[in-house]
Amino acid sequence: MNVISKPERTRLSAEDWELAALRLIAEHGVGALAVEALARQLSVTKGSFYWHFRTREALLNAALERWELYGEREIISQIEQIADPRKRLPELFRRVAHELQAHRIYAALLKALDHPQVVPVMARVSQRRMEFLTTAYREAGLTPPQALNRARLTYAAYVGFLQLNFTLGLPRINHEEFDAYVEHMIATLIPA
Amino acid sequence: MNVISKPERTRLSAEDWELAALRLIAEHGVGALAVEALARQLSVTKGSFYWHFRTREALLNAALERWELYGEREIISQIEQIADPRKRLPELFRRVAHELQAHRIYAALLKALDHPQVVPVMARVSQRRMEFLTTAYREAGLTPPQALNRARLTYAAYVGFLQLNFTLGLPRINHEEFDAYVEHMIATLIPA
DNA sequence: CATTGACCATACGCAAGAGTATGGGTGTCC
DNA sequence: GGACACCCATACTCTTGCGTATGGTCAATG
Repeated sequence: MNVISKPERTRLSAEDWELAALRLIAEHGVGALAVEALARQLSVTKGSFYWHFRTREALLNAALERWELYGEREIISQIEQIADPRKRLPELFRRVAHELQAHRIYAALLKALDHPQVVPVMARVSQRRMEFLTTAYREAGLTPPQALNRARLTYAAYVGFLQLNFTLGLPRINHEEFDAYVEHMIATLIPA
Repeated sequence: MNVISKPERTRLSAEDWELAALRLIAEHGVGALAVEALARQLSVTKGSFYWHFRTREALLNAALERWELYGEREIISQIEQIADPRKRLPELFRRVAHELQAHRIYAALLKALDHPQVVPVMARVSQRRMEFLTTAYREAGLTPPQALNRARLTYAAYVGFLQLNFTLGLPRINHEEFDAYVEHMIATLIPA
């Protein structure tokens, strides 16, 4: 809802537009992604935009591609370095639980699944994450079919939680209550 | 995508518009709810619409209200008649699992959560369903805090599953696989 | 210091969709 | 059998937002 952080009146790049688009999506949803509105936020006009991108659709695709490439590696690589496979899943749950800022955009994209451009991106990301979960559950001792179903259940719970708590404002859960919920998830979803 | 079933050229009521709106939402999402498009489906013109409703927003609210009132009683009342509390939850899971047609519109509304009008409706519905789940888990033997968290987890898993399988077309799960998944859910979410 | 290319402003065109104005038809009820 | 309420068609207006056309500015480069 503000101008760019650095008021140095420098020229813009395509990357600037993509980052601004992602920020706007996170705050107001994909539907609010309008080029004139974005231009106002960046203190320029449409003339600038249509130099960098051929169309509004192209910006959306570029922004989504950037998000898909960017938002993957962080946590997963950290988790893979944990030696004991049985300690990975609880640690994954606890870390993911406190990445609230990173979830804003994921939640925004979830409630934008009626825009055909975001569907394939979300499908790929979700697919990769579920495969990661599946192998983690196998390494934790479940049989292959059990691991697959448990991964489905876990990831569905994750997605649903985002929907119910971010977008829907269900009785806002507080901090201690949230931690207790995470521990409850760990206790019921992760095999001892 | 077709004309109305009965070609009897009878006059329309507000209810006809609301039902048509719900059907259109289930198929193409809330974003596709346009009055001229709806009018074409009903083989009339806007003139008819603006006699029954003051605005497009009014139609959406009316349709949502109708859905909220209509879609509640069916399953819940059936489940409440099961004597043994411990048998209610598995039965609930299995019945809900096979109500695919009824879930289409719920999934459509889930991916329309960026429209401010649907948020309060979905919040109320979700709240009621979670309360129902919570008491069911208490009756099944969980302590109050455990029951609440388990209800959160269960409902989140439900919502997330809809997102991942309806909207996202993740590797389409087939029939037997789906039944196995439901049994897996029952085994891990419902206390023995 | 003139030219070129990157970047942006201004002023349009144009299509979609919401809402309005107005009149025509059709039934019902006294 | 005329009056009135109900239901719908036609023909507009107005707004929003995408995209285009065209020209201006500034920095680097030779």
